[in-house]
Amino acid sequence: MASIRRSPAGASTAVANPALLDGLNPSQREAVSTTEGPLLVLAGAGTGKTRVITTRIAHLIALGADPSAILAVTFTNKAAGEMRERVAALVGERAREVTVGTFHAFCARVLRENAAVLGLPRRFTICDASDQLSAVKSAMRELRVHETTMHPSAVQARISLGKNRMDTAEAFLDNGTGSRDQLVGSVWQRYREILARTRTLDFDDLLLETVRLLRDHEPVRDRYRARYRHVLVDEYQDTNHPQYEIVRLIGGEHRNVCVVGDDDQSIYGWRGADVRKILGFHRDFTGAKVVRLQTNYRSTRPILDAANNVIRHNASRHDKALESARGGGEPVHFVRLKDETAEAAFVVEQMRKLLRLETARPGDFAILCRTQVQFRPFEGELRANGLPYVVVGGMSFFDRKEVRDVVAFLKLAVNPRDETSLLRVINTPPRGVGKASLDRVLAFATEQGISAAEAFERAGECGGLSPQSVAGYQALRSILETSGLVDAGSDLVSRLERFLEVVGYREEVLRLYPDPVAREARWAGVLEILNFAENHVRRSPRPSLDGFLEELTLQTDDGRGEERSDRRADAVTLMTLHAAKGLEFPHVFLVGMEEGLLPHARAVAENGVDEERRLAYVGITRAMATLTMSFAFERAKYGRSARTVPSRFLYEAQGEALPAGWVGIEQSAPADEPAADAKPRRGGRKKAAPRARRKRA
DNA sequence: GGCTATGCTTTTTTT
DNA sequence: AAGCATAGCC
Repeated sequence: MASIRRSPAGASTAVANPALLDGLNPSQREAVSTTEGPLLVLAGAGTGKTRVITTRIAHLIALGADPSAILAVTFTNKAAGEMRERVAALVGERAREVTVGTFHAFCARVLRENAAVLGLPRRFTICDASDQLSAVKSAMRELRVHETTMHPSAVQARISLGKNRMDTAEAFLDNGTGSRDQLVGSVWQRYREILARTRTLDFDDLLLETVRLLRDHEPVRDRYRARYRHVLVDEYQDTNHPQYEIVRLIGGEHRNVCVVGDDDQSIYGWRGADVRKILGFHRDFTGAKVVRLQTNYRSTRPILDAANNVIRHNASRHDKALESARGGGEPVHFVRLKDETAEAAFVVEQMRKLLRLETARPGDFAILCRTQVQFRPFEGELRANGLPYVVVGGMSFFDRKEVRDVVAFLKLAVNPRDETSLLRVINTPPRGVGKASLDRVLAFATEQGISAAEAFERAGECGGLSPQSVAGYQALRSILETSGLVDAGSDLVSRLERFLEVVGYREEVLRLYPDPVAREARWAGVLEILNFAENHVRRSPRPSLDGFLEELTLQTDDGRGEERSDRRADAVTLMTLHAAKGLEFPHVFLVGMEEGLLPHARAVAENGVDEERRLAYVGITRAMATLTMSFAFERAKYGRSARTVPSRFLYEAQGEALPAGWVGIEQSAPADEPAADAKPRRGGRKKAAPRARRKRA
């Protein structure tokens, strides 16, 4: 493609569509018009990041780049959707040729295209975090590790984190210090076997296998390098090691790599994201140009003052500060309430005040919480006052039992060896497969190193199975095979409907939920899946059960199409801080500003306070016009109420020193120790908790 | 095998 | 407070 003349900031580089650069400030313009070579855009909150990325893509195309040579990866489906939309608004039809997607979706596609090269099965299932947990439990069961030894979710977290750091099970076994690492290592190995024999990849594998593909297979690598001449990465501060490798493998040669992000908004370290990637970009890509976007168009000055005040307490970061393009405004409100109920009442009362004055609509408000358990009192209060609200990042649609059931059926139809799914629905509706038989089958499967499905198939050798359980398995199998679910050809939605009919899921829902309200709600979940299927058929060029399933699995976030944004349009938004990143609201309530909650005790114990501070920073910078930070004097936890300590971030936000004698969350025991003595201790000066005692069964 | 009652634990965040 | 696992009963 034509090389592009470097020109001083501000000068338009080409004839094509100069209007693209209009209305950009000098830094934004520089970012957009730097079209070749490595580029790091440090985009503070509210500085027009998305605009810069989308304009840059449009600009590339305007200058003659082939849209299909552009790869833009994002972190969430929502961001991908938004990017696609906005690029389309700028360049029209040709936007469709640009590859836009999340890392995971992109990798899934690459792996399907190259399954053979890697020796992966043609059809593999993708398992999400909760399937992953089931598989870890299976692994532990097979190894006869009791769940009280180490919590399965803790094992799963360690395995996943290990993968994200590109560690291996063997490294854990060899270099691990202590019995926990040994345990994780061996569970990990067994877990890997389970996934292999059930032809399953977890989320982390999608990335890792892609790295392996691109690293070890030169022709494939060259193909992708040749194809994608421009690589853009959004939210680069959230990049983990495998993602970084993928970027380097595809873009490291031509070096047309543009990464955009904000180290101050790195909040996924717990999941393997590595801030050092953005801190060291200029070292990884020598000669990289760095552009800082610091003019904030979102918030008033008092809000930005609070944000800057908080974040400057973090030591290791790219130096920068937000400047307000909006200027003055209301001071930040700091409020102390009696307890979480009072806090909810206060927040809703404030909202109603503004609503009465008609200076705001419900959609202008957001309540931001550190954890989901904090939602409850707010939901109650909002409902009591008749205010419409949406919960984002709560229990996902895909976590609902009926949805998981249906998805399990589908996965099983596509991949008979998918053990997690089989175990989930083998007896749904009840078909005589009880625990005893299941235990036998699983023991046999373990012993033979085969999947549970294969063990069922070889029931004769297994022994000790009740006849009805074998019959039950076969009944399910035959329904899956004969219902026409996997037949291509006829339309997907009616195949699904027919399948649900034949398998008797409707009656099962009716049976399980005698209460008509619950019944309706559950069945609505099933209908929603059919809805999704319809959408898939409509949108996808080549609709298929496989494709639909993949979409369902990778679509674990809340992004659920137009319907939800309509609802959000005029409803109060209740969400976690993590879910809030990238959004903005005129009026923000940052609630539960207490030591232990924000900063969260457990997070601090694991990774220190910096990431919690960034979380606070993210919360503060969501606010456009008003920001209220509140905390409760006492708060119920596990049912019991206890005194709280105001968050250090409250002091920082006001530029104050911590008061004399202030005691924050104390250093607690290493997070992966069982919290045997979780009793709140008085006078938090003691350093180490007594060695956790192990529960005996 | 299936269902209910009881007792115990507790995941922070999500692709 | 609530969900989940286990035990125990039909």
